[in-house]
Amino acid sequence: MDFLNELNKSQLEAVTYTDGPSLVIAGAGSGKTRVLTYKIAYLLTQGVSPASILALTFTNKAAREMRRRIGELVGFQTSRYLWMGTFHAIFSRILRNEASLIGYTKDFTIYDTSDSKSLIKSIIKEMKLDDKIYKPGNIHSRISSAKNNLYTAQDYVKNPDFLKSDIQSRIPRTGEIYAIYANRCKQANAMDFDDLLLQTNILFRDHPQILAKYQHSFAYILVDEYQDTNFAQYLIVKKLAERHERICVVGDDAQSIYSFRGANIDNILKFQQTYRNARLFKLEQNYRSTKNIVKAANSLIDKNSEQIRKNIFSEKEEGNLIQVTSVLTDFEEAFNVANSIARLQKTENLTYSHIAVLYRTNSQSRVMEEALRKQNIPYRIYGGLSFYQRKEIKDVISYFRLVTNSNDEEALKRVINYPARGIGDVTVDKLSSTAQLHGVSIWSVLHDMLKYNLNVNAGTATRLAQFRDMIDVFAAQIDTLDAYELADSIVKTTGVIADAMNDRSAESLSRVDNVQELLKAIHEFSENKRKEEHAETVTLTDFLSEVSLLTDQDTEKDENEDKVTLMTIHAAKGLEFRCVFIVGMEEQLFPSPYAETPREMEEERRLFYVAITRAEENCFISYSKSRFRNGQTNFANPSRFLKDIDRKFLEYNDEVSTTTDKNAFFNRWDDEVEIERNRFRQNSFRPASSEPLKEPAQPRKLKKMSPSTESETPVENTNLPVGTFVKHGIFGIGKVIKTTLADGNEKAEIDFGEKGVKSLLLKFARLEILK
DNA sequence: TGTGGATGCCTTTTT
DNA sequence: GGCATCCACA
Repeated sequence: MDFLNELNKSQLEAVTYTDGPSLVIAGAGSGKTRVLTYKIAYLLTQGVSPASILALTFTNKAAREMRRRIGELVGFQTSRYLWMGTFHAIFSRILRNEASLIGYTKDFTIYDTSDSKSLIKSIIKEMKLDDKIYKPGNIHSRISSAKNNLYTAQDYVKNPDFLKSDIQSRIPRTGEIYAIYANRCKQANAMDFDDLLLQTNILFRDHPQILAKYQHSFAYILVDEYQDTNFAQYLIVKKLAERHERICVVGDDAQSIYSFRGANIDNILKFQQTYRNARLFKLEQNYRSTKNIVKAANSLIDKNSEQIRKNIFSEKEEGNLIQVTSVLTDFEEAFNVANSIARLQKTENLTYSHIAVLYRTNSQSRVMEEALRKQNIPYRIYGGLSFYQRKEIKDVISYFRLVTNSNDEEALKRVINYPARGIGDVTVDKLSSTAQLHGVSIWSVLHDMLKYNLNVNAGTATRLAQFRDMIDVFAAQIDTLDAYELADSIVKTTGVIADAMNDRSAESLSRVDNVQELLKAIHEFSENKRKEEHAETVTLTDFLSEVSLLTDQDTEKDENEDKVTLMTIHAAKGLEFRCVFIVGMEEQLFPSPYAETPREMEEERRLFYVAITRAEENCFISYSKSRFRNGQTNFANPSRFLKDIDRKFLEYNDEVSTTTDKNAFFNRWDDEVEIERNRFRQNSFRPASSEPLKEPAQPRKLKKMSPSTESETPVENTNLPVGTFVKHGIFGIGKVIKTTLADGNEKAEIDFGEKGVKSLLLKFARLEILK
């Protein structure tokens, strides 16, 4: 047990306390993973059987990494028997084992979010509701959050609160949709992501002997990132831990940033109320960052009221102050960052992979990419379309799904006419409504078209039968043929990518590549499983049961290349970089305008906390006066969160353009923007170093009016009659007193009160009309 | 049954 | 501005 020497006092205490429930509050960079892995290793060396340890994480990556590290400590022959994985992976495994008890078969499909939405959309259509009002995405998130809080469809329709809220939102029939959705999932032998947790709860609730079995078998339960658990997860863990009460949860309330996915920070805040005899361990030494960064982050998070107080400290050097830079435009911000990266990389003994650029929203990546490309700085961008979301991959996998589970309605709808085989929407609708009428799956209808009186012409019937028979041939081989061979045969026979194969365009080539990649992955999966588990045949069903729970982070390949990392702050949680740039530190962006309640605002602040604490040595923050977003230029003030950091940890840079490639930069700008730049300068609209954050009396957001292009008849006349009140970026609120036409340009005289009467060209002035 | 032009919409997303 | 989606048309 030499490895215990590597722990500090509080880590050691947390690791060796195994008699009852414990809560480990692990500050950023405090060695959380180390505590978890060592604790499990410690249990194993104490003679606890690996199969009686359940360790739950939120990502496959975290689980894999932890298993690997435990394996290094105690041997891989031991670590492989641990029940270690994501909530979803572990409980889908248990649900497959017990499927028959809850009306499923063990090869049930897992619907991903787009399957769920598409099914909901069909239901809305079938109910003859307007999908502009009943937006599938919105309905899905309501259902999802109901499930996360363990309300079944029956609970939902019975609950007057839901109905009241749905009526208020003008979608009173949401409950009905939920009920139908649940039925259809069941009929399709499919579970969505939320079902994996909901159905587990139902299983445990309705089958006490099953619960008892798992309670008995899991002598120790450990949960990582406990601050991100939702109610469904909380209850599963609580139920499972009831017998032994040997549960250890690890997390950091200050890093709870997933409430929008149902995570409930109360789970961690109130852990000690749930488990009265729980021990609390606080890991407060930060091994990652310099003193300055840690203190700055502390001073920020201190402004939150809901938290477990802790004293995070660093023993590393004082380090550099956090650099805060203000710029005029988002382009300039991006070029500044690119320049700084180039400089750091040359002078500071940093490689690109030590550097990350973090932002609040994915859309901010574009301008950043552009700047990095111009400077020839290699980067890797996270987020965006995942491998498994790509059309060609979804198509191929849908065939696999249909072969494995022919009741999978979403898969069937996706491939029944892809590639085109003369089965159109009309036919699919007939199939679907016939199936609904008889309460069976579409597949059942296909198998007995006569019995169900499917009203199609002979040609269509033949084509349907051909499709059905093709799938049946594959299905007959599902248990005997190797996953890769069957997959390969499906891809070839169905011709899913035949059109791409015949096409030489870059897009088609990449589609073919992606499918090859998928086949390769199946091959590897099958080989590995054969080797590791001495399985005789690895079937496509085996592969599918894992693949639906995989994400892009599990398929990252170029991790070792020297590139700058670009990602959202959410995606950066758990990572660390010597140097971190946080861009777009502006009101209306960060905090997100969607954060309305104090609780949501605190979550945004935690998100900023997460961003800062990613940095080991250097942290650069920037904000821009203007930003091009959603097709228009918006003006913004510095983020309120900057004021939450103690001034003494920051250094403000009053940056004017440091852009080297001025031409490239200005080419992006038309006269209009030039004028705005000058206005800013004239108005000294820059934070002086002494008073960096004095907010200018300026409206937060200004919507540009549609620019009047030459050919168009100006509409401003109708929009801007005399007497209209408008808002201007610099002058504030004013009243239109006169409109004229000069050289074909609309001009308005506007009285801005104290600021005087201004004559503005509407083409240039960004005015917001106040109603 | 496939395409194109108009329309609408935009946060974060470990599973 | 960019993307997905939808309806109108050939």
